[in-house]
Amino acid sequence: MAAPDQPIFGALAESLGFLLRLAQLQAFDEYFSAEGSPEHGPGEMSILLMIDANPMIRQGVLARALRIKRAHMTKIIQSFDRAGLVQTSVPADDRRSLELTLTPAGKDRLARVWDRVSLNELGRPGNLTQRETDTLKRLLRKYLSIAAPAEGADA
Amino acid sequence: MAAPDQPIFGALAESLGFLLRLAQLQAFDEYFSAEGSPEHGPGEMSILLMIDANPMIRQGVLARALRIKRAHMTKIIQSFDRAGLVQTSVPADDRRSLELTLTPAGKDRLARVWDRVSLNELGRPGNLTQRETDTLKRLLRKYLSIAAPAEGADA
DNA sequence: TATTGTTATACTCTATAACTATA
DNA sequence: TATAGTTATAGAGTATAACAATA
Repeated sequence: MAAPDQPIFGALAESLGFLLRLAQLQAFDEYFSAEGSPEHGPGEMSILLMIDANPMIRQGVLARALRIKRAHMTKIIQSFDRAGLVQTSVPADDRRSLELTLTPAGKDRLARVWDRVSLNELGRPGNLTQRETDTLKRLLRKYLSIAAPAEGADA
Repeated sequence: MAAPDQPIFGALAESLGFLLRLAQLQAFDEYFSAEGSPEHGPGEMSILLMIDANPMIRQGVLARALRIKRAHMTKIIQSFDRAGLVQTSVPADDRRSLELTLTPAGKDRLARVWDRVSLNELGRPGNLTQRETDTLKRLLRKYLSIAAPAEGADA
């Protein structure tokens, strides 16, 4: 049983968790392939996208939705705030909370980075046909209990 | 446009990369939910599983297959070696390389941890039916260019 | 009492480059 | 020259606990 250069994946190939792990790594390899070092990593990108889609979102809601720990979220939001990308406000009905909204500069930054990223990604969904890609996304949304995007929504 | 507790995912819901990212986070949440702190994280688990399925696998082949950087792989393998979980050997045909094989202790460790993990995972594939789960895994394997496991293979 | 955000700490993982020994 | 593994370093991400303000 000499080791081939293409190893056998064995139990990994039947494990949803590990398939998702490997697929995610491959996706982000392809994602940021062209660019050297992108301005924002996947975590920060997802935060900007969520604030854009949900103005005045509360920091805790955001953290739960993206499965980012509150302590980590604080540091990221503070850096966004220092960079002038987000505007924060304290809601009157709960003065412990923080509401987050993108500034015009934040929207610009997002548009610029996301445009580059989404073009990369949409260009090549691995080895899948368009139909398979759609099915894959649909099943992932169902797995995550995430609603399908609106008709005609931008990717 | 007040922020609801269930935010809108917007562009994220159409991005394969971000769906994979969120799904992976959810999968490992469910994975290691019952246990407090598992003995091995996802990265280390995947390495043990791959060595188990590919005795005498070379360290570099392993690193490429799992998309783990060589420098990081070195540290993990060294810790496995110190813990007596893997046995290393230098192949005659290329004395730069390292061949890795699980020791009996390594196999025991893997069996014990994996059994707990795979039971957790197989118990609940999110909100998907069995058929949807199978389709999802099949599409992920195709996306990754990974061969389907052998018939009747253990999960 | 519980929750929101914060601070601090530690650990894992990643990214990079330089080094060695082999090829 | 190129490759396999190593070493060292820095940074990103994560996990945890304790704390202040507020509910």
